[in-house]
Amino acid sequence: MKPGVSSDTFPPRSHEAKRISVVEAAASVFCREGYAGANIDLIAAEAGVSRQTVYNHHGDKEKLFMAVVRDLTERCNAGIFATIATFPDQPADVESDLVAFAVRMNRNCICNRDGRFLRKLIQAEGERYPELFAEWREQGPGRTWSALAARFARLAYAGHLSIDDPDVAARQFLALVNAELQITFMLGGMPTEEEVLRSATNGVRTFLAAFGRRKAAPARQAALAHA
Amino acid sequence: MKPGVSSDTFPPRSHEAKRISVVEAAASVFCREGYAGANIDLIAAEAGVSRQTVYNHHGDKEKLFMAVVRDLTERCNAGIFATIATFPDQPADVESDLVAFAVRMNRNCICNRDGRFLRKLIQAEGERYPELFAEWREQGPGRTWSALAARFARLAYAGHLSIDDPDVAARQFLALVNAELQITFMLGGMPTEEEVLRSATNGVRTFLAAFGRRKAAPARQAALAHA
DNA sequence: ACAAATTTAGACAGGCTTGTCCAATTCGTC
DNA sequence: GACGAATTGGACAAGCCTGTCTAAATTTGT
Repeated sequence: MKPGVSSDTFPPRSHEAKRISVVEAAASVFCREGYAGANIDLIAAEAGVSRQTVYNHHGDKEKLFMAVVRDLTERCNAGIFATIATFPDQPADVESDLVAFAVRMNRNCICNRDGRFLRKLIQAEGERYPELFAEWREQGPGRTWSALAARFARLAYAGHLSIDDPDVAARQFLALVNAELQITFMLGGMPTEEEVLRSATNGVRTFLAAFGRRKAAPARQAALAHA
Repeated sequence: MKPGVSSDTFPPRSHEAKRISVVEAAASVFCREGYAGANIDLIAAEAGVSRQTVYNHHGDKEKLFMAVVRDLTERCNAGIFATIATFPDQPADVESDLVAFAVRMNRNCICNRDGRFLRKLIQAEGERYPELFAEWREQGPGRTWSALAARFARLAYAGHLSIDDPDVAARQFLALVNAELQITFMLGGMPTEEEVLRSATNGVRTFLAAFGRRKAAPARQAALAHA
């Protein structure tokens, strides 16, 4: 704002780049070591900046932690909404389209770096910062579950599913397609592509056995309905 | 061993009592504060003993942590197996019996003190102690899931369910009956009795919609089969 | 009641961490 | 090329924590 009104935004350039670098390194270290075990020197080293720069940008450890959680929440939410936008509203084949959707959701939102980090921070430090995580809860699961439920309701209304309570169905869908990944998630690991696919396939099959419309010849019906 | 061979076991009496008291206080503090943030003085105070006593019993912080995890793992496993033993092998009414079983499982094993503590420690510190948590994984989920799958297989063999892969069904059963408690678990909270019941009811209904035998008049058939 | 073991409170050194300060240096912009 | 802002490295005090040690007090078993 002060230095000059020339190129792009007010801070020169690498100022913001370093800020991001610090937040990312901090996310990694906070997750690995926990809040108390996280060491500012280590964060600075991992970000490739000096310790003083960390303090210049974020004030103190607690403010840095808050910035990390806000950043992760924002990016994860964006990813989840972007993925929900790819929900199959007019499925050619309900099963394979839902499996593909579940795999996308896992890959882009739950198993990726941001998703794993945010989950771990919430689990580990959620009780210590009630307002911060209440905010996450409202803007995250609160809104994304509603959005997903709306998509399932539409699918049911179009006759592809038979659902009583779309909110319950949405939560159960997520629970089912992740059923076989629980342990891996618990230990902070990253499931293989094959594990994700298998869990999604098994989950969607059960989901459709419970909520799918009965159909005499599935493949033919689907083909006719769409072609 | 040395002092006398008289009353019960070698350490007098409150020796062992204090040991247990320390482990329990340690579990609580490790969960609240994380491994790095846990303070031996605080653990000692919460256990009602002096700091030196903690060191006398457990050597150092890391050994104490291991003792805590071993203790929790053991008690949780015992609870889970005891609860699996109450699985309804000859259900009067499949739905209500499975709901009751799911509620028991949640109340006695997953939502209770030990269950919440163990889960949080695994999530937070699992990556730091690979062998310790590999041991938990083998003796915990590895064996309990098999045991539960065997019970579902028996239920299917007896004609109450229609299941392809009992292992998958067991995992999905657990995922479904906990589907609505995920957020609460994530934040380390304790769901109310009513929340547990509702999640279990919704989960079992979906589970039976997917795996239940079709039945024309459910109530009558169940009554006939049993009475 | 006595003797042995355990527990306690407190002090203590050593190490690590946070957060601040400052002079020297680098970087981006004009 | 020169100016100003940002960055760096290092030193620094203050605080906290672990783990050890000691002498006194308490408990336990006989």
